[in-house]
Amino acid sequence: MGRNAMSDEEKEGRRRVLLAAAHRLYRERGVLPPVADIATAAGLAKGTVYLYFRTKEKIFVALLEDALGSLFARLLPALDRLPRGGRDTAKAFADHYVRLIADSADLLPLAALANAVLEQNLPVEPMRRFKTGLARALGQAGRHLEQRTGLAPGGSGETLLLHTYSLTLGLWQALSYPEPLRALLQEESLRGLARDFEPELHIGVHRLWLGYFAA
Amino acid sequence: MGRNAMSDEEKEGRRRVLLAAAHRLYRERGVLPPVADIATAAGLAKGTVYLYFRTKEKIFVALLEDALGSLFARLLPALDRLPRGGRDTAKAFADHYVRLIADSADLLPLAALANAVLEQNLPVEPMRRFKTGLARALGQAGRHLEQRTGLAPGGSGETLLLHTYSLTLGLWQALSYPEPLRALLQEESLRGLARDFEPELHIGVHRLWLGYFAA
Amino acid sequence: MGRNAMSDEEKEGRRRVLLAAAHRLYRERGVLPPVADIATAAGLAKGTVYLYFRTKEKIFVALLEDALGSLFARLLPALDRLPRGGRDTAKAFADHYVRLIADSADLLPLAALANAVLEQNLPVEPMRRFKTGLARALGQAGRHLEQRTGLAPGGSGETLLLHTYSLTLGLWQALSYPEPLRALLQEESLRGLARDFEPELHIGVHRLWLGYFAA
Amino acid sequence: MGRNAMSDEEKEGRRRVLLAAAHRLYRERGVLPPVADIATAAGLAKGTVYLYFRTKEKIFVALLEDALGSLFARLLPALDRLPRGGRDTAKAFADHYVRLIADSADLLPLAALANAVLEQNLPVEPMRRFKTGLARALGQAGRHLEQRTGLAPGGSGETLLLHTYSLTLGLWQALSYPEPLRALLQEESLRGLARDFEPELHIGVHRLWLGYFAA
DNA sequence: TATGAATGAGAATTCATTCAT
DNA sequence: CATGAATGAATTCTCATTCAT
Repeated sequence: MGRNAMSDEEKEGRRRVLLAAAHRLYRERGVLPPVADIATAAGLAKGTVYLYFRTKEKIFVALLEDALGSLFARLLPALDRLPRGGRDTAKAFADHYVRLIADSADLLPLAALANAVLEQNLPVEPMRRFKTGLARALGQAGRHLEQRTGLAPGGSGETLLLHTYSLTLGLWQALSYPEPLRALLQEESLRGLARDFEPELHIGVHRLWLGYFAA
Repeated sequence: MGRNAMSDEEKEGRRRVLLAAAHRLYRERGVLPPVADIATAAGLAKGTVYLYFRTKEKIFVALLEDALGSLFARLLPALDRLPRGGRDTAKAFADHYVRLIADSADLLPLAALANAVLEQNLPVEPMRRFKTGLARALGQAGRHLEQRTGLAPGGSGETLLLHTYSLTLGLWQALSYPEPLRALLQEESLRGLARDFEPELHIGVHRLWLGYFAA
Repeated sequence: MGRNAMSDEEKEGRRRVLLAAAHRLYRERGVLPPVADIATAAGLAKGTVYLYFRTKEKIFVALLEDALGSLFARLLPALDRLPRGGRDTAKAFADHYVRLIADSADLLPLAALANAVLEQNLPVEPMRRFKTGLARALGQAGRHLEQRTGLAPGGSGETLLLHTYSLTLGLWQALSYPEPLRALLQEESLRGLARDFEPELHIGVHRLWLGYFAA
Repeated sequence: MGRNAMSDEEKEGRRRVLLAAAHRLYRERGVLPPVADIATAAGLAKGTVYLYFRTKEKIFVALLEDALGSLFARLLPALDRLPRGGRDTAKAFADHYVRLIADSADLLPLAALANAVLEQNLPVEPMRRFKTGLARALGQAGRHLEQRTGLAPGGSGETLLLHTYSLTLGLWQALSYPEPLRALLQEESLRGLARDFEPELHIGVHRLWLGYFAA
């Protein structure tokens, strides 16, 4: 670990190390970990974290940005490979999308936390960057979707994707249970809520898309 | 009833006073208020709160329970008045549902907080009660829906309602912005995300139901 | 240590215990001690301090207030016993005043810190109270002085006392040395600054008053 | 002079650049700025600052030294132009001195900070240098004063100047208010303390000198 | 000499919860 | 039942200083 000037790549590397540490701890604990813990987990000192992220919230936004970014990166090619016709499209998308989401394990818990975390101590600037990126990605993906499937009018591709994402997020929240609650799901009286997220997501997204292509 | 023992009604009254205070403070501040503030707002002492709710999380669960309960109470009659045919059903439900949601202003922020709050310090028992109640209400409403509209097979009414709720929750989270972020929504680059919740919800729910009835 | 309601006197007692602890630590270390240390020294927990002083600065202001208050309390009777004639007055006051100051050991270090401490994190409200009290005490003392000695015109008593206090404070700062510097004062080259505060104060105040009564 | 070694002038130049930066930032913010900021403002790296000042306190002492040095540099000629007679001397000096002080804007805030700053982390060696210089300047100025005005006995010139400086410093502290407190000065109850520093200083110094020359 | 990345001690404050009266 | 004083764990962020290059 040199003490002198770092190239941009090295800096970016450190950033990623910190993000990875935060990410791991978050996964393990289900709560945004204290900065001190992130530092330790990354093999660095507390103060060092603040050389890379000026506030704790920025770490969170960066995490979210990463997760959403990689979802979109994989979504675009998927959209471009969709069949044209209505019913097939819905089915094909649902199939692919559920796999995509299953692979982006951390996106949803993170996104679900966003409101709660950011209500408390909002980092406006990074948040703008994040939302801008999201808006652009959504618009772009919407256009891909429209071109490929002929969905009309203009803008409905974006809308459909926003609703798809919303359904995903909401479903995840409704069906995700903290560990100590899982056991309860066996009980007869809770059957109605003991559903697996992925099949459920498949059904919902499928139906939602059917609705859009039927309309 | 003697002077010493408190009747159940009195107890329940106190409970409701506390809940109302918590509710109001939450609405005003957008954050779960400290227990001390709830006590003061209810005209009680801090310690007294703990005679009615053993932890702060229980207050939160009770709040959520109330909000969801009243949503369901109004949902049932609405379902019973739905038209039979497919396309009409979707439209009629969406119309009514959006109004219902608009009237249940606090449900969504509260529900959106649930994951974050409960991950931290979970009160298993009250949570079980809550989830059980929810499961029952959902099942009941699902059956009403199926009977009224002929939606089949059995269980799909419940599923549809769950997905409808999920879409609502997700959409709310995607489109709700903490005050300081609102200003940014004017910017051109954020247009795609500057949508009004209610019309958007109407479109989404309408399409989702169309999908279910078309399937 | 009871856990239930405390009378106002008991509360005031606790406040004084905390103040005394802060006072002692400050004297020992020459620096405003951390809140944690004050708490420990007072036999209380950290959080308890905040039940009595909402911020650390308020502790400081309270300390200062006490010190100045007790100075004025003793100043007033002294002024009332002053001889009428000019030259005598100056001498008599200087004699008495120096003794007074010598007895108010903590006032000066505290007052000397005020600017530095308060520039950083100002508690406006308690500061207003403090300054208001000071202004009143000064005015009252000024009037006593004028009545007793015939000093004119109106207001010059207050002015003289303000200047006296200023000279005291400035002199203390010029002549007070942190421990590790004391040794150096023996050196020949520092003779000019190796003066004892009290005699020096006597000379200065005496001359200042002479100037006022001569004018 | 080769490319490697830095000449003394170059070194001294760097030192002055750093001091000027610290000075400016201090004036702008009213607080001793962090070393990192001083470095940036001087166009240097943080580490570099430590090649010129071993601790932050040394920067502070150097600043103070400068300010006092330039005050004395202008005081000496002023003393040499003083009239001989008693009453006139006091008046003439007060006139001149107040202007001098008004022009040395930074001396007083800096000096007022000295006790607080130096109590914490004292740099003995530079402090000795500073105090020695001050003692010499004071002695020299005192002799000038005595020679010019005939003030006796020997040493009283030095004393008078020390007291004059003390009065100045104390008065400044008593009458200087951090920005957020300024507003309060309008209030009736604070009138007694809402005095302008310069006229007040003039009165005080005038009287003090009268006292010395009358004695 | 100069750099600037890394360090980590340090401090203030909040707040859920307990429990003696 | 009700009170409210006391607790102390928990957490963020700052900044002087060091030192490998």
